[in-house]
Amino acid sequence: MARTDAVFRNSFNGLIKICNKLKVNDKLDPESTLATKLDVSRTVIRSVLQAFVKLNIIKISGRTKTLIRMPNKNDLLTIQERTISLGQLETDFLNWLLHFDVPPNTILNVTKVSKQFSVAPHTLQEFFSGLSRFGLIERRAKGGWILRGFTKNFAIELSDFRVVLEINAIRHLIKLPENHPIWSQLGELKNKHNDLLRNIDQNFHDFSQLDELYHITINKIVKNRFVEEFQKIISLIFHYHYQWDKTEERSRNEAAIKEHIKTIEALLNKDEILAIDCAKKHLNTSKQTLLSSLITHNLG
Amino acid sequence: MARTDAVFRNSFNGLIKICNKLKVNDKLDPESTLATKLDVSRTVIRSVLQAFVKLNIIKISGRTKTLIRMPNKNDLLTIQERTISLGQLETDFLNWLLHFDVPPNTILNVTKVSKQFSVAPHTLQEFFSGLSRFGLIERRAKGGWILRGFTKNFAIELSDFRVVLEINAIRHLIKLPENHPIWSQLGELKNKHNDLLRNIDQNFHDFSQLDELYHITINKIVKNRFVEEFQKIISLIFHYHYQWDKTEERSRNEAAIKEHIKTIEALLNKDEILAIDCAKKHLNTSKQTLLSSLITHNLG
DNA sequence: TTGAATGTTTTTAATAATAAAATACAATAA
DNA sequence: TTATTGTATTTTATTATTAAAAACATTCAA
Repeated sequence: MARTDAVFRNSFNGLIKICNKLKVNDKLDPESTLATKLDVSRTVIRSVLQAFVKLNIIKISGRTKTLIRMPNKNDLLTIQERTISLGQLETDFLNWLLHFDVPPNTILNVTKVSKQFSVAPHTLQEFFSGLSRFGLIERRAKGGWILRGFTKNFAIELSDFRVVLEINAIRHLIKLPENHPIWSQLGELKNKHNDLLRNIDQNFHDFSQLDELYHITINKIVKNRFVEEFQKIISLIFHYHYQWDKTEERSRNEAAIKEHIKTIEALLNKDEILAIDCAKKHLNTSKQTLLSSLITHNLG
Repeated sequence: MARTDAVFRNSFNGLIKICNKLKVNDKLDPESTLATKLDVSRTVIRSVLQAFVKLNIIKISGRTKTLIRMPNKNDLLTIQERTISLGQLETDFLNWLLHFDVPPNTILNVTKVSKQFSVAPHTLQEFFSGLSRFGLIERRAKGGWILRGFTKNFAIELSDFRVVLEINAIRHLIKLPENHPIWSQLGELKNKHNDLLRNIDQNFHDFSQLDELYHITINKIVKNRFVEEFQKIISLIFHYHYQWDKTEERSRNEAAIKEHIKTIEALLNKDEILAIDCAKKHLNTSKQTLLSSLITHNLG
């Protein structure tokens, strides 16, 4: 079999659902209507209808399709759920890279990796091609792919780029009018930081999540597809490392919270110079954490 | 045939070249050495050697491979040159999009487009997947790809992003030490601008090239893989449009040259505020030109 | 004996072939 | 006419296949 008949099976079960809303002797909609309803081509609908005729669920004469018996559970076709979304693949793959300390210059075997993540080889190829735009992996001359990141240079360049994007976001943010929702959001964010700071001894683990929220709040101000694409990757990598590097976690997080609060206060006071200064300081701390965690894991 | 035997054919001709450096009765290098020399696997070398035996070019006995006749031109295998590089594909494809005013939301037919650019369908798929990271094209739910850009929003977001990157480059540039080559390069660049300005009536067409040089000179200061990836796309699109939009070209170019000169002078004086101001003004002009040329071509 | 070289087998990736689905076009009946 | 169905064509997703790479085993010469 060349293509899977997943679309057929889904449509088959979909038509059963539609029939279940009817009574025996009711007439079915025309092919094109059914096709639109199930968001597939008429070709598929026609195959499904033929299958229904064979199962004596419907009777076709001319242009009238009559339901002659209610379909039941036994009529349903089984569907193997093994297609994960491209977004999920991205998360899973990056998590795998980071979690298992896959070293740089590892040759990635498309066949094996595609099995591991239960996707078709060509889906993975497509995905790899996308990632290669970020310099994380590269095509090899003799075929296949090679993992380039996370090297020290990758981390440095990623951090630097992050600074560029986030400082830009801050410049935009500070110019927003008084009635923009961002200001109340920042107030709330500040409260959350203070709350965590009060219970830092018990809850210092929660900082990872708060850090992500902090950066998202600031960066979402810039509505730009290019920026957003990068933020996805940046956020994933930094967020993962925060969870990962456990050395001096408590004191590290406490310091970071204070940096956040300073930045938020500067933003609320619309002090651009100070806000940028504070943000840069925090981003630099973050960069050092990322670098040191790479060294701890013998990467880079 | 599943895979092409292009590697075999290239290695075959490669080995002929190697043999031509020998004399009759000379011995050939071991398989593994030949494999390294031609940068292919031993498997290929072995097939080529077998082919050479059949053609009575060499004689193999045990581990000695003796040249028994000089190979000639007739022995060479023909190689069909129709593989273009991935970089070339990128340039060709974007040029096609821009040159033929391919409208947004066009459904791209992988089979047809791959023939048009004479690449394998899966190569194109891979390439499309990469481009989709920039939001230029998208995967369709029912299969295939759809062209999203160049819409007005795409152009606006691209321009805005360009500003972020270039202003960042300027901030870095201005901090460079006196002995850095950039300062003499900027001096030269300024002279080129003045030269063109003196002969603007005759040579205003040459500005397109000068504009590209100007932006490259500034942006190359930032050594960052993410920035560089974007600059490739940005440069292609803006540069193309400059060549394209012929309305008021002379006066438009003259104004742009003056903006360039002002920026360069500010940079040479290390006046950061002024340089950023001038650069922003120029980038905004550039953005407006891009937008108006989109409207002229009924895109967006 | 040892290690470089060759022989053999297994694995992997690129492409052609193929079946499913989408689309386009033609015919028909209400 | 126009909505609907029938038929043909195009296109995509996946499988099967072949070339090439890589791994492993063996042999031979120093």
